[in-house]
Amino acid sequence: MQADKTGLETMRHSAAHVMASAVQRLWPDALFDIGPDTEDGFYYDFDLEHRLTEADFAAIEAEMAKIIAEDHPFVREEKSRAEVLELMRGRGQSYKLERLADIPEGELISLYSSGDFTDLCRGPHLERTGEIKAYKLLSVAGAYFRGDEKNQMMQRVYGTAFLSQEDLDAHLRMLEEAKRRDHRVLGRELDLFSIQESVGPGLVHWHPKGARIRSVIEDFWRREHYRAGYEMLYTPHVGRAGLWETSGHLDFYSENMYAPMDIDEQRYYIKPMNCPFHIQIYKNRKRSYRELPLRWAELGTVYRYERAGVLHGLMRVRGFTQDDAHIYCTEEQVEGEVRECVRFAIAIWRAFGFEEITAYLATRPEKAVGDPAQWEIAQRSLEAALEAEGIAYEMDEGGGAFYGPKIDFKTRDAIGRSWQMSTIQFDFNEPERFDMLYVGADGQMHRPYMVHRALLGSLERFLGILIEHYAGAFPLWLAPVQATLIPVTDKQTAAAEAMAAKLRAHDFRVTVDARPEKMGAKIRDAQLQKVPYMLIMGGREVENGTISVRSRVAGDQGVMTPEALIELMNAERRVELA
RNA sequence: GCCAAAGUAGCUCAGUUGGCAGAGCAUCGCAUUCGUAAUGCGACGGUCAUCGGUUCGAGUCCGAUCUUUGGCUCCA
Repeated sequence: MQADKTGLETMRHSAAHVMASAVQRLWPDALFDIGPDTEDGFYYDFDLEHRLTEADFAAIEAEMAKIIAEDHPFVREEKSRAEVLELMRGRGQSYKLERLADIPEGELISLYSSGDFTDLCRGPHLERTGEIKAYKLLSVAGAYFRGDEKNQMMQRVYGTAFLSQEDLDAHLRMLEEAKRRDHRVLGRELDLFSIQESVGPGLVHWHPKGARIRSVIEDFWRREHYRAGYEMLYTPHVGRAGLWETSGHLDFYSENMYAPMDIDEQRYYIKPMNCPFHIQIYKNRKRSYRELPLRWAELGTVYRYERAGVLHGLMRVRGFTQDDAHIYCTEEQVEGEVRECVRFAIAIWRAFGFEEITAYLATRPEKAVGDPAQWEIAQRSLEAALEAEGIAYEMDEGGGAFYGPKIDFKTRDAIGRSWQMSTIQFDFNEPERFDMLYVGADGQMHRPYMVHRALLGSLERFLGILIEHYAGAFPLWLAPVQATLIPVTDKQTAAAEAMAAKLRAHDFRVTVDARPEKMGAKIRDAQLQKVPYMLIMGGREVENGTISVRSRVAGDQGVMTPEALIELMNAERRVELA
């Protein structure tokens, strides 16, 4: 707990104490661990005989209401280690004793009491429990003591609290909104993708409409990569064990790899990463400094074993397609290449409607491979790129991988949630392991710099984020069906089909709803499918050669000529990098 | 993997102390030819996740497994 907490953080932390206090009253055998505030609420970890479920929340909240109404003061006491030890030992609070042992000798040890509940805690707290205004318990889940799976599993209760009921209501509405946007639900309703039990967990099937969106994204991605000076690669999905021994994956990554398969008495592994293959292409012949930088990109599908409990829709899967690229360059080129990567990443994000971007720069950890001087050059180039592009960033000192420093980018979606996607990572490990070289201007052999980067992360996860960001209502350029032709009666069906053909000739994705339904029903279905344009053709339109245009967001737009409609939609679907 | 909860028609869900598996929507058929968010009638649709056990009898009780959900851990 920091001393410079905001009022909201302090209040949430106090609310955690009040919740613990309520649990103590309801289940006197409860053992307490810690109860901090979090980004949007608080939690408290308990160990108690009773299995907590959401059905217990009403009772806990009622007890909290009592404690708040009793308006106990939060009393801070500074005690000696021996006194606290005795108190917690007397109460059998074994977790508190372990936490006490964490506090360095000589540091102040403080207790906070409110009513009959006393907790080892640095504070600060509110003056009185009565100051807690608006709170709600949200979920219960298991959590390891100290986050270590070798330890005892605690029962964690999550809750949230706000300074006013209005703020709490707004937050609860946001949670509802997030639920409404859930990509797993929208994915089914809009018929975009599925994950089949018969095939296996974490393995994604793209249905025609989801595949359409993905292919639009891929086409855009390729176009922009070619424009930015990249070349495309395609590489195999499996490779011999020796490759993965050389790369180091079998040493450092094997717990994430699918089990090997034996083919013609040779052992093969399905790829968890694309880089070793790209390196093989690099090494296929001798390279000169004249051909650097090489910018090689691949939409490479990889498979990684993820523990069963972590899978989640499209966000966390076992088979996914990285928008991977590797840049091989000279030392002189490093800074410019990194800066281009940063610029490119941000431009791509903006094209998909993400504006707010923050970066995290992770530097050399204790244990690392590679020349410290090269780390220095790499880190400086990353920092310079962020400065030059004016991106807000935080330093994560020592947070880099053992093989190189990196920048991770996070962006916020339409309802303020933060997602990590792009990453730019130096690699001082693989060029060494694979003995990558190029001939310099001096005629000597040199080791190239290698940068891994992904902009969208994985297409599966990115689609999941996009679905939630747009709540399934994709902008025209991404919408799998851009317009539905709606004949008012079946007398107009032929004309609607002809109009659909005309629009398809202009590369628009259109369908005709020729069902014997009333127009209102067809409009309703198109709205629910979040189709951007509904193009209604009745007797009047067919006679006048016009179309009645209804927009998904703005409703009836009146009639226009086909040419005017094409012009309108052409302007709307255009997407260019800034 | 661990803690907890869940799994009934394509979807959302009902199913009483163990006693004939249901509804709405979707789908299909017939009728309706309709002007900016749901036309009417009818039909089809189930190994109640899977396997085993208890019982005269299991959707319901018990066990194991699979999958999902909320977290922990990890991460694109």
